[in-house]
Amino acid sequence: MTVNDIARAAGVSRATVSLVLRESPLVHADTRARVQAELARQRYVYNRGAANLRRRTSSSVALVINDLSNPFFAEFAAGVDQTLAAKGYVTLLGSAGESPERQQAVLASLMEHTPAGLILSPAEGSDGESLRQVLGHSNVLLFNRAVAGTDWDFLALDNRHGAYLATCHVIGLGHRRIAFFGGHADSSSCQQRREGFAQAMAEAGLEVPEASLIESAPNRLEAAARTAELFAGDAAPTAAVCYNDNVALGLMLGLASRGIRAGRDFSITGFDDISEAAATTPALTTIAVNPRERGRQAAELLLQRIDHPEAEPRHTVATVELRIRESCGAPKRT
Amino acid sequence: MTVNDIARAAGVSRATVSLVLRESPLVHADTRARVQAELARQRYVYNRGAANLRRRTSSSVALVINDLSNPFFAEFAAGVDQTLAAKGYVTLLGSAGESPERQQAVLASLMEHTPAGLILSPAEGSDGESLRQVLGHSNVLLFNRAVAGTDWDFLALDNRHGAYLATCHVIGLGHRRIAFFGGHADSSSCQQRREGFAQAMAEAGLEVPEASLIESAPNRLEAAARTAELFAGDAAPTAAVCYNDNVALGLMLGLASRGIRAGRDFSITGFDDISEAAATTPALTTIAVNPRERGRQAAELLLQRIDHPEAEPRHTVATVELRIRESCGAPKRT
DNA sequence: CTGAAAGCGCTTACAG
DNA sequence: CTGAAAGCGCTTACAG
Repeated sequence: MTVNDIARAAGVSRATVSLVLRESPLVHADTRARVQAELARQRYVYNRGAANLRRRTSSSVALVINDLSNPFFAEFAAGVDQTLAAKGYVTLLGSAGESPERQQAVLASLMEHTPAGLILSPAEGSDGESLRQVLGHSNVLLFNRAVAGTDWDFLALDNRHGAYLATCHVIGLGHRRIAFFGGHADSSSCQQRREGFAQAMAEAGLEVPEASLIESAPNRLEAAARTAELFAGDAAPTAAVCYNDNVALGLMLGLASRGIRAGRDFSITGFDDISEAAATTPALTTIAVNPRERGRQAAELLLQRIDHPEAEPRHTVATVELRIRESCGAPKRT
Repeated sequence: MTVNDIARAAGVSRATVSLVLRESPLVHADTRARVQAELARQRYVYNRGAANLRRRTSSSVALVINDLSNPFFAEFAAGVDQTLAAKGYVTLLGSAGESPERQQAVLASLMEHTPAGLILSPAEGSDGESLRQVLGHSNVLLFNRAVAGTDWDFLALDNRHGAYLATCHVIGLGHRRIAFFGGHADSSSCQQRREGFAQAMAEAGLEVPEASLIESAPNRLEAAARTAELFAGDAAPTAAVCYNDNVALGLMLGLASRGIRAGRDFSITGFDDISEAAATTPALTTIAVNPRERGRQAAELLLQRIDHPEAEPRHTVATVELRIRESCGAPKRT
């Protein structure tokens, strides 16, 4: 089961077996055939860990996702794994459950397996200094969320442009009083989406009163609970650009329970294009980010980084696109 | 950066550093403190691969999923990873994309990383002999699909009972002509679900005409396309127990395009309780299998196997439960 | 309680 | 073209 056994059975040295394994042209065709026959006969399985130790290489890449049960990140992970596998890397999976503390522990554990690089979708509230300490000089690609005080490669979604597109669409339908609904105002992705929103509103000469910016944790339940805030003032909005699809779906529930029909009485857009977006009634107009393709892209970027550890850090912005569905209609004439 | 560096700096031998790392009580408290200080100062990171090589142990478990972008399996993977991480194992991820050939390649690659065990959700059409060849004497747990000619541990969903529960519910509402819709008749999970369906029908004294068993690939598109087959005969069914949620969702689309209202004109049940099931209109009555909990369970079972490699193979059946929603109503009086 | 030595399974100069 | 030797970073009997 080791090169030794094969060498002995084939009547050659370990070195020769190793050369055959690594497909070196140095070994005679006859010898190679004999060794390969023996390899097959004994069902030899290569110990890549031992080889990596000796060669001081690595054939693994760590992938740390804040929440794997989120379909968006699951698709992303599938894309990452697909590209890595095609290049001969194995994916070391880590899940941080949106907790910076757990994330530190997971990263520390993964680092002990000497990954060639690491793709990290950071938990909200990640601390740059802590991350740098645990990751040292590893090849790192950040996805989705920037972390202050770090200068690793970064693959960002075009949050600003996505929200801009959604907002322009809503304005184009004739809405004038539009809210930005959901997200934590101190998260970078929320800030960027609000910027895109503000830009579109400004370009259309529309005001953004303070009350039309409503925060909510990015989940359905809290979004539904905050629906009332939309209608607290006297000039209630007729549409909302939502932080993401989950928030939009929660808002739909909140509207329904007040007898307001999404897509008819009130227009909604989301962000992400999760699979439910197409399945709800009305289907959700949203910004598609193609998480699987983003996963492939992230893996490609990291592989480039692994090949060129000294290159300048790169900031890549992934394109997003508007997906128009029924949740977003023209305002009612009153 | 290695035990050598720490030993030199702390004025002890490598052996002593190793003992400190492994928390041996043999080393004097003062020495230990000195070594630990040095460990922290140099930000030493343990090379678990080297340790595993020397100790002939493994700290990884491979997880091979036929399709990670399926939310059901993504949840499952999250559960597996959570439990494995808590026990100090790292998850090696593999995705087979429902292709037995790719699955073989992925498994062969993962085996080179000497996992302590392997959790496999086999692709449809997996061959037992091929799997045995590539997996050798590894500790293996199969999930969801049995593979003929293997005797590894197996965690099954209670397909039969789930379909039985769904069918009894539909019968209880007053339906008499009920179809079983979707799935490949030669897959074991479809066979088992059909058995549960047949049992419930038999217990209620209802017939199952050949035409009421309709096959379809387990995806939305093909299910929608096969809707017509339900209504081909003269005594069309008033309800369908579907192979899974995706099929049920596809059927809903097919019905809608014919002007038939799910939950009012026609009753539907699914299987899996994917997140869309609660979001569609009407919401889908289905069988919940709690994939995250199943993932934890799978990891526990594999860890037991790793601790007792010689124990008898175990076949575990996970409970499922009926989740009643609006897609399943009483038949219309005619 | 601490250190010198051997070895896990592999690879890679270096001789021949 | 092939083999003997050294070494990757760790651990573990075995002496002392």
